[in-house]
Amino acid sequence: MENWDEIRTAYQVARLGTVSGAAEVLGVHHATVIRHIDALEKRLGAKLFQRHARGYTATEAGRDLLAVAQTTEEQFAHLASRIKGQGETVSGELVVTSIAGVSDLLTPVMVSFQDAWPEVRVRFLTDMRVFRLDYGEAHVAIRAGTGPEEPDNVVQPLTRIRWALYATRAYVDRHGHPGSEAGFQGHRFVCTDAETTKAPFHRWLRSMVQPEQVVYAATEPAALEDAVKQGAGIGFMAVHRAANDADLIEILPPRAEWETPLRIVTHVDLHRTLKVQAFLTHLKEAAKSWKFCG
Amino acid sequence: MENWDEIRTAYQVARLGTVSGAAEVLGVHHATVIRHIDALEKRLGAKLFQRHARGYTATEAGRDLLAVAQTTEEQFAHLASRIKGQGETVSGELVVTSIAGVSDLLTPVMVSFQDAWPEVRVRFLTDMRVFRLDYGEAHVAIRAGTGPEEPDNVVQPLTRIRWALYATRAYVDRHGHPGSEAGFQGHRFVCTDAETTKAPFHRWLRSMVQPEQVVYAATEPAALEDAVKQGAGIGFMAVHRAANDADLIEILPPRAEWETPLRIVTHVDLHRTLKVQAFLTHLKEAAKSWKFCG
DNA sequence: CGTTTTCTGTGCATCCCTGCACAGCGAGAA
DNA sequence: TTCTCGCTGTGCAGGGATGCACAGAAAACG
Repeated sequence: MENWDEIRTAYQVARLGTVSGAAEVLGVHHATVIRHIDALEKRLGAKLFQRHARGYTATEAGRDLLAVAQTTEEQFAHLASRIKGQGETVSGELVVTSIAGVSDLLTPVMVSFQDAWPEVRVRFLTDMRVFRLDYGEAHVAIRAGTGPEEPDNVVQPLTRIRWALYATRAYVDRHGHPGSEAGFQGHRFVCTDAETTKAPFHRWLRSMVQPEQVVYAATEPAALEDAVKQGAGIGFMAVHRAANDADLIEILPPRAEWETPLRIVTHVDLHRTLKVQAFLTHLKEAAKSWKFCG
Repeated sequence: MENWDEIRTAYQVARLGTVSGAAEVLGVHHATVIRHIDALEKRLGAKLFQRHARGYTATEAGRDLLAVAQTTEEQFAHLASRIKGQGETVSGELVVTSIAGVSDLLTPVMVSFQDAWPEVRVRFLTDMRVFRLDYGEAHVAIRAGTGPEEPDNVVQPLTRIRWALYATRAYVDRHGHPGSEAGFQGHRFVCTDAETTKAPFHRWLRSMVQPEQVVYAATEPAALEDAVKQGAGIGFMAVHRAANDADLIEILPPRAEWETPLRIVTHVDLHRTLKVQAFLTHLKEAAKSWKFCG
């Protein structure tokens, strides 16, 4: 049963009883309707209509087709209204992906967004692998740095994460406060283990201190943060995260060149939808009130 | 939501995940598939798929379409198998129409046919108006005489109804037996009221007797038969019907020129179907055993 | 890392579907 | 009856959908 258009044509003929009437409803010439019916009957090997000069009357098979196509048209109409309307309502799933490090920033935003639009089910994905927008894995991605993006992605700047050097009060009590980078000698540092890190502050730190001064290294950012908090040494932490911990003492204040930009990335197809737009405005509005960020 | 073929195309793409795969299944070029998707999305104003070099993945709207079209395809497949199979099975309705006068001949045939094919529901229509085959009102019509038929009707001879003159035993006791048409004078006759009757025996009777000898006239054949049975006079009756009544005495034996042919008429479209063919063979077989018929 | 495969996407030529016009026919009205 | 209207049905011409070929890109594989 190929060629669904012919079924649709036959449905209108069965419903209206005349070829001309069906042609008018379908917006085609009545000759087209006749040819569709002929082709469909030939393919089925059975007559759908009794032909007479006054119109077409459906046979038993034609009435069967009428009933089936009737519900089909209703189903398609409902489908079309759902699809057309879905871009204009804020409902369904909203999939957001980001690096785990900004979870504490994003989570309140998404909770309040879900509160503002109860129809929305939020899924927040943080994983080592980068979720791909072009496979439809996420609607919105929050990415760090300035990596290259695919052409179909629309990129918007969100904010800048500010970083500073911290150590625990216990560390300072024991090893003293270096004051500035000039006093780094003899101090112990926490830094990433990856040689090819793209984080500017880690590159800066590696260039400032001797390799043997890095007494604690890890690949996972969260592990580095834990190490600083446990007093392993002096290390970089995001300002907004360090602010929550009264035990941390700022070793060096944040600098502009250490900042890492956060970008909002969406696929161009989904960027236009009202759901994504609503979340983006909500996110940007929330970002204005973020303290300790650029 | 016009153009159901595009929905079918989108359904295959959503199901298989690639344009090329859908094109192969649909038996069209993959460029056609791309154009169908583009046209459908443009008309809906929403994206159904995320495009990437490795294939198409359905969006939320695309998955919705997939579910709807899935059931649609199943429905259409079932419809096609029903329609294709219906011509090859003896089931459903069988509508037979005839004049009321042969009801006693046809009814046993239809009952035994319904017994042989329990799937069949028989509808037997006898009405003053002639049911039209080209409007699909009946599958098989039993017609009398040799009236003109429409070109799309296929006509087959069934049998010949034999007619004879009868009177009741009471009538003969009172008025005597005319012996032959030479002795008709003074006798009382039952004949049709219609001047333009096409029945040959009625025309013969009108030419043989004086108008005042027709003491009982009616338009309905059944009413004429009742009049003869009640002893109103001498009148024509079908031989097979008079044979059931022992009270009737044959006044004149049947003649060849009085016979009325019965024809089986079917519409050409329905004539080919197995259901109609089965009934026709069944009817002709039964007609062989009809007594008192030519 | 280079090669191969596979899939998408587009310009162009072709073909089939469609629209048009007219004939034919049956039905209903005057 | 005759007239008129509406619907079906078909040959012909045009246009839009289709197929083809090729480019480009990304993933898979050795």
